[in-house]
Amino acid sequence: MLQTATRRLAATDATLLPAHKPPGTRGLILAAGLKLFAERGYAGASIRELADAVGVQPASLYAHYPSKEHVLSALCRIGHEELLRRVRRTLQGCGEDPRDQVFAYVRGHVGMQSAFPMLAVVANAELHALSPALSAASLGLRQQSIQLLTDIVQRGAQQGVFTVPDVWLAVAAIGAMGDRVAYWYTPDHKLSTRFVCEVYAQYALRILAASPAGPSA
Amino acid sequence: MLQTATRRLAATDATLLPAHKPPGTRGLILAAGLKLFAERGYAGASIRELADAVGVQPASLYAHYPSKEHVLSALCRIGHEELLRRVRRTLQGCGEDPRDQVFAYVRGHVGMQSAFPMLAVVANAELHALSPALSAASLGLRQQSIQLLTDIVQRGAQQGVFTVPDVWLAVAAIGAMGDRVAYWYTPDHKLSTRFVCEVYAQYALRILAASPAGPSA
DNA sequence: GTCTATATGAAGATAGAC
DNA sequence: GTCTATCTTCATATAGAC
Repeated sequence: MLQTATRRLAATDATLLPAHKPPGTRGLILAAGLKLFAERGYAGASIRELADAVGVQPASLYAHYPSKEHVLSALCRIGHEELLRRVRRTLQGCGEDPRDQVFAYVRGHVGMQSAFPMLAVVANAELHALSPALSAASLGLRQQSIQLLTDIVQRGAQQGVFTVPDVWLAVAAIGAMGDRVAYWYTPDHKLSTRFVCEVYAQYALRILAASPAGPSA
Repeated sequence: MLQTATRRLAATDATLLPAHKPPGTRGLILAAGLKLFAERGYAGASIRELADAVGVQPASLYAHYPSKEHVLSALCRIGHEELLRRVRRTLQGCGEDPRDQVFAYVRGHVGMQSAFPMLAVVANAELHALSPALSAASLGLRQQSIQLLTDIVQRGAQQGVFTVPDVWLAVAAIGAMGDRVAYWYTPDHKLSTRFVCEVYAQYALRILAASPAGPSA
């Protein structure tokens, strides 16, 4: 009853950048919570398990976070910040051609999902467990990331370089494709991060029926 | 702390066919469990809430299912059976052209996700909560569904009608795109089921860089 | 098959010493 | 900031009458 048949996701390491983690025990709590929430879900992981993983008593957690929900909230926020940061970075200096921009966006998106699979799973799949006050920041960041892509696709469609029956539907498809990567990618996967990013960026352009690149590409 | 900010999925009705449901209270338990597990996750829903939703006392549930886990197991199985049934049906009589077969498969897949969003979400996203014995049947069915698509794409690639850098990666992308539909589709969505199915089937062919159809299409 | 009542354990969170 | 100890509520599941 405790053992799970299939792992929820393939990754086993709760990867977090030093920049993501507050120093000391707070950082340890985030890392341990990330692994637990990714593997068993927010509701399926207990404060006691979290404390065990950190190596402290359950009560000690409350010196750092006022509730279990606040730990999840912090993780979701870090995940959505990392995603937005990445797509903004890959978009920087890639020019005005919507094809280049979609390519860059998907590289950033898939790069995030494969570099931080647990963070991506938790930020996306556990957000619904938060109360409105604690999910608001993450929802805002997510909306910004989606809007970035939507604007690019919209502009490309208007310019005639993309041909899609519905912009929103195409954005949903490209997003879904990238988000899923977090569930199966591991650092030792036979396909490299770079390869997956490039291939999915190409698939995105195919979905959009992107016309062959002009002089700018 | 109890209210969720964003719904986990847009659908609000726990759609199940009469053919899916055992008669009497067992059927009511499945329908109520489907809604609860879809909206709050397996671990986030309690036996008491389930009993409340059915309109019986918690103890009465155990006359029908030996445990909460068995309710989830039944739901996952129904979902994966429905998916396999649908893709098999749409594949029937669509000929040997891999392009037609991919188109049919995705119509069946997306058709399932939009017709039974809660069932699709539970069957896919909650399967990890089951012990091996109770998830085995669903895992087998899922594997069959995936293999069907994999074989089609593989054959199309060998015949030269599809051009993909990696078959598995393309299948993952097409599957992810379709699976996601269950999270946003509702019966009163401005896009019709039929439209979404057709568009995503087309996107799948685009991902595969399908060559223009020959005489058979 | 449903009920009332309850066993038994685990949940999130707090009090207060050190 | 961490501990021990505990409060209170809720969890899954069972016993046994009707």
